[in-house]
Amino acid sequence: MTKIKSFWLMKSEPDVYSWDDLVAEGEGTWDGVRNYTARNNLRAMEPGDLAFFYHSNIGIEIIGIAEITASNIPDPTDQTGRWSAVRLKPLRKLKRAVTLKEIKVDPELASMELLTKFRLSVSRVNPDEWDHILKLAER
DNA sequence: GCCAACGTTGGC
DNA sequence: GCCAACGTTGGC
Repeated sequence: MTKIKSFWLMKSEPDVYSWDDLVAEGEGTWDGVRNYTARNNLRAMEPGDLAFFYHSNIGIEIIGIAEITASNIPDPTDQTGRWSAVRLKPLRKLKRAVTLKEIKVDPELASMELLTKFRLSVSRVNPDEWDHILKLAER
């Protein structure tokens, strides 16, 4: 049985934890999520899933692609047992970062959760949106 | 279980 | 630094 891969978008403030920090670490733990919708997305992730790494606040753009290496692990920063984390490793940087501005004006991407649920730190990306953004990054 | 107050996220 | 959106908390 072939597993169907899912696609995600994960936001990080680069002055707290940037793409370069993830690259420097080699593999990182995505923890500290305290929002149920975002947590449910973390729990739905499977090893091998791919995620856009997005820089919020500074940059405001998709910078690279990470691969989920472990999912549904306990959040090491949480004492209550309610929250989950995942592990991920950097796969590659986009040839060209794709900005929120570009995403906003692109009709193909109008229904992205990044736009419709803009405060959500971990959102789903559907395969069409994923491919479209990869194309934008090649321009 | 409703809803007002409050806190947080994140773009600008 | 402001503020809109919206999730969470807590009184009733």
